[in-house]
Amino acid sequence: MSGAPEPGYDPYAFEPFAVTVDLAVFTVRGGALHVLLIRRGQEPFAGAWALPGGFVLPRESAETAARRELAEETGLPQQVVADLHLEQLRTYSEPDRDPRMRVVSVAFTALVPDLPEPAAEGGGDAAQARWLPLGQAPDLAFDHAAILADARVRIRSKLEYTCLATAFCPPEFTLGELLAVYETVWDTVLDRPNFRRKVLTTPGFVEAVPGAARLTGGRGKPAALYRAGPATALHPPLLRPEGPTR
Amino acid sequence: MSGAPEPGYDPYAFEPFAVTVDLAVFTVRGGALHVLLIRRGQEPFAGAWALPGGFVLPRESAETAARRELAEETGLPQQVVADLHLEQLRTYSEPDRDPRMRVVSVAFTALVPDLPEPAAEGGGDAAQARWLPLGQAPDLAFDHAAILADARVRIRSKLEYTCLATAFCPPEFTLGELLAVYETVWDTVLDRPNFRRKVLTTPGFVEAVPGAARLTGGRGKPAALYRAGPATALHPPLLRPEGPTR
DNA sequence: CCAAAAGTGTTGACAATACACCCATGA
DNA sequence: TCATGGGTGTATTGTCAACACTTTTGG
Repeated sequence: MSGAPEPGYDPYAFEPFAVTVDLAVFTVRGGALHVLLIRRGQEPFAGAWALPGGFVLPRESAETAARRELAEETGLPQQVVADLHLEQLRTYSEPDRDPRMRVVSVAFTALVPDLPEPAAEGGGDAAQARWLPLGQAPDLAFDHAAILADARVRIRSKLEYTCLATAFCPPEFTLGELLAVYETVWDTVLDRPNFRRKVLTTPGFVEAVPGAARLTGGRGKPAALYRAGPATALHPPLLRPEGPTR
Repeated sequence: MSGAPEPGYDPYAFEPFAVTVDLAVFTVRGGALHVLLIRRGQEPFAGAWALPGGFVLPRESAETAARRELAEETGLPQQVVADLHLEQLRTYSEPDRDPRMRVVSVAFTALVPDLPEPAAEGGGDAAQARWLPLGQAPDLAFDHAAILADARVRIRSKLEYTCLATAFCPPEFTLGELLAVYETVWDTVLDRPNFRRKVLTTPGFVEAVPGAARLTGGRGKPAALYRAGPATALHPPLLRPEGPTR
């Protein structure tokens, strides 16, 4: 931004750029990683699935726009959207990525717990918003398939060296649920006792909830409940096995 | 980008956004981390130091624009700019970050070896480009101080789990030079024998150069020469000590 | 009683540290 | 011959993976 082409640079001299945001919002559901997609109602790519997102308004930052669009386009509860931890993935700026005009898009990722019956069919703008498993994701509009692939790579590696996995869990969760998050996202199997030790000995990763224990699916010993701790980084990291996936 | 406000969205309906790039280019010089800055020749912030960068042209991607601006504004050799490994840091989009108009900026980081007598005073556009040590960096224009701080955090952690440190070194380098990169960027002291083992036993981090050995500063045993290997990730990571800095 | 899931204990392989020591060179 | 930086060896320490085993629930 430092060197304007001309001293009296005219904002309208060039073909204008539009700036948009796109969101890759993930959740873990039934042993599979899901992403929140919407069905496009208009051209281009009418009828195709796409990542939620939209134009940044003149007085918004990209992050503000991301929250607004997420609330408008998907049926996610206001509280969820407001508290959401949004992380910039990267910005996509290839000249022809949108057939209409020059569009530069700032992509974000976010992780949410498995919501009771989420997003889908929210009122208003939410023409159609659905959680779809990554395995059977349809073709996506624009370059959204590439964005989604980048986002997936990012969150897989983020689980290694941050405490972000708790974002996939409800406010109170068992270590079994947390383990399932890792196994689902990494598509691997971890040793339960070792995982448990690693999580509990990392200061600030999780903290025990004073209240009583809870039963999981019914069977088995009731598990203790934990909350996400104050830590954000994971030092040393929790490395994923590099062997065969699952 | 999915949900245009109106079906027949008019590209000129809104106040246009300008899209720029900013570059945080680092090098290691004389035991200190340096960043490449330019002196602004025009308002706003005329006379202030700033990160190199500028407007993205209508048919450019952000990365293409970054290379072009870097070549134009600094005296960096064409070959260096062409081969440079550019990495997106993040995009800065606060509404008032530029007093002139709405400017969204895509920030990049890059690492280069200590060039003989670098950038400074290159011909043409390069009004004034200089390497300045991070310790005594002046106030920067716009929000560039924040961008620079973010970039510094990023490269410090990147050294832990990638092989990027070799980008600070010339094509052929000694392990002592590589060690100095880590010690400088992390502002810490590492155990030389252990560092050596770690680097050499990580497959693809560095590879020996068949030719003979070279003397370093004059004194001491001549060191063997190495090249950067094909690996990009560092598994397991090379963790920086968390103790007191240096 | 059995299956299933939570949770504890123990062991061995391996990796990282700390540090002693030798080598080759310039002055 | 001494200071300096390159390079090797080794003991200790700590961490992690593997796996046997106990505990507590539902059916």
